[in-house]
Amino acid sequence: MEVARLAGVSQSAVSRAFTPGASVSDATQQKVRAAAKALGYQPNAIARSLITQRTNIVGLVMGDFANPFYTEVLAALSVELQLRERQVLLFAVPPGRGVDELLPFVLQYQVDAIVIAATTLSSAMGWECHRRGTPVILFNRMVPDTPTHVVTTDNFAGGMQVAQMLAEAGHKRFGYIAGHADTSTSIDRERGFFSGLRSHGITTIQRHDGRYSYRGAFEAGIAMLSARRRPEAVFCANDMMAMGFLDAARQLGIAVPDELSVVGFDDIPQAAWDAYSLTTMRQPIDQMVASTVELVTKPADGARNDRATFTFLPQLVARRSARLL
Amino acid sequence: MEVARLAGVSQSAVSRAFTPGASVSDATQQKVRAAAKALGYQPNAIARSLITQRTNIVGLVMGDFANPFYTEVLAALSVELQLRERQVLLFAVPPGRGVDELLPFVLQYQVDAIVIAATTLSSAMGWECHRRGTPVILFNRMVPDTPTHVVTTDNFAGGMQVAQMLAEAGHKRFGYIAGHADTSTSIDRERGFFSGLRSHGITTIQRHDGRYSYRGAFEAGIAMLSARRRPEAVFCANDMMAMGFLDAARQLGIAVPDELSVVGFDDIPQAAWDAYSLTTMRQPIDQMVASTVELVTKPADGARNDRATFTFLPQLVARRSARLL
DNA sequence: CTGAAAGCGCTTACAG
DNA sequence: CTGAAAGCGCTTACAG
Repeated sequence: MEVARLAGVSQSAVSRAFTPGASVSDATQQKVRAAAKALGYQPNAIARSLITQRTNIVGLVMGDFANPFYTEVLAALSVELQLRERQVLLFAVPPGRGVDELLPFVLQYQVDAIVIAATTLSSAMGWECHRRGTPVILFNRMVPDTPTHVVTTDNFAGGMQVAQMLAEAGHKRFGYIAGHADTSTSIDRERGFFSGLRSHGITTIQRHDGRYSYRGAFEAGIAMLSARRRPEAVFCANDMMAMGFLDAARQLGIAVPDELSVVGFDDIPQAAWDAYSLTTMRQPIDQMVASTVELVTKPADGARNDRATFTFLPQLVARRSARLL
Repeated sequence: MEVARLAGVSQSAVSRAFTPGASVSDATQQKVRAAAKALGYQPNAIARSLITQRTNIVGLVMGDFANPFYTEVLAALSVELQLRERQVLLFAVPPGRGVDELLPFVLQYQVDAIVIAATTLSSAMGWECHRRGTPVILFNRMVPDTPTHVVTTDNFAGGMQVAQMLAEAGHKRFGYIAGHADTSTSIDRERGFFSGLRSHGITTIQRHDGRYSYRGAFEAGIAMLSARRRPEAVFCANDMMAMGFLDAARQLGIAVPDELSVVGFDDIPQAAWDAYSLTTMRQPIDQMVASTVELVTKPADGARNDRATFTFLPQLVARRSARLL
């Protein structure tokens, strides 16, 4: 091409000059660099990937951009991947559509791996990716019987810990605000919470659906807290909902944490805001992202070890929204 | 390739079968589709783009993922672009690093266009993109003397409108919480605000830097509101900061809006939350995104009309944080 | 260390 | 409508 001619070398030479560790003499290296600079030349990553069979692109599928937890994951993942010379091809699941409709597009772009966060995929699609040799990493999701990697927080353990702390602090009446019924996060947190309470002899728990949204939880809160025997300790399946719930309590003039304890999950930045000062279970984003990056960047092993699972324990962040021991 | 052999046709035929509007007989079409399905074949978009010289990828560079306004833009832009069969290659500017270091990577991937949001680029880099024929769209940014498209809100007009409303409502002492000094958004909003106040004969305005963050504005709020003659109407350069400022007022026991009016900018979802009920200037995200999409998807015109500017007027969203007429 | 040649998986004139 | 051939911009054995 152009650069080769200007530098007076072969095309192979310029290729080698841009390949770290390739065998080129210093002289050639210099000539090529000079010519490249003069022409403003940069290797074409697309053409390169065609021959190397690696695009260095990872497909990232996201469903919920409204939850700061996931946008934080998105930011951290992008930065870490770039640091390792991987690019992120982003796919936003349109409202009302499924991930499965999107996957064919991401596969067309020959991504080296797919990370799915804030949404889930079907088992069939998981197998399709497996057949094509494209690793899939599920972030905070589980799809049974599907050959994917999983990076997740131990949601069950988190819910259980919340139950124990709240019960040990002497609360008597409990409530739970659920997220979407079809997400493993909400289901597992609920199971853990209920199970923890059960071990303290508590089996009656008020429960409302908050749809993983501020507004849904606000409405659930008004309903739950206006009832005759309202709960005095409530666990919300994520922070966004805990904030909606706290605002409902505020509107009803219920003092937090004196008359009501509220605990969330995630520890999004807003949880630390003064208006809420939310006690919550922190998901270790940095570690989760690091594991995801590791899974994405590790060379495809002949061993076909395609079901690695990384599970992290959430950590209590005690602020002022709950009365604990 | 595989599919061609199985279908018993030429490679050209399978290419045509996957090209809308190409001249193929129904019979061939059928055969190819069948073979493709049997083999799980999907055209390789990377190989295709090498020959067509269009990747259908747009590079999206984002700096600030902590501001919900920009993640909303990100989500909307991704969805709209996908609907038009464009993919988004996402670049997050690492903290402390500049956009310029990132651009070479995005150019290597031969993106059809670059959208820059929540951060800015140097004029030199703008010219480099121009030289390579890659259109650049600045979202809510301005870089003087650079050949880029611009999609922006009229920040000056917005600031001015806030000033007028606040002055007409009878407020006497004013404050401004600035964002980053090197962003055109903060500068223009400030200029508009000050200019609007000046036309009402007000020239003394208290001013603090909130660094476009909740915490920065919270601290600025404590300082500004603890002073002897504290302002009674404060304009914050964005909503995140207005929330920090409101929490500062709350902590100091200052009644809003009776003793203090606060106005933000953006209308992020959290502005509607009960704890804040923030009066703010709404940026018309949908229209801004639509214009961006138009710029990205319109065919490169021979006219080289490469400095289109779309400017939108922000719109008042009156809630309960400010006393207005 | 270096170059000529083949090939990655497509599309697109060009003939037929 | 259809196929053979060339070519997009690279990398990588293979000889030298």
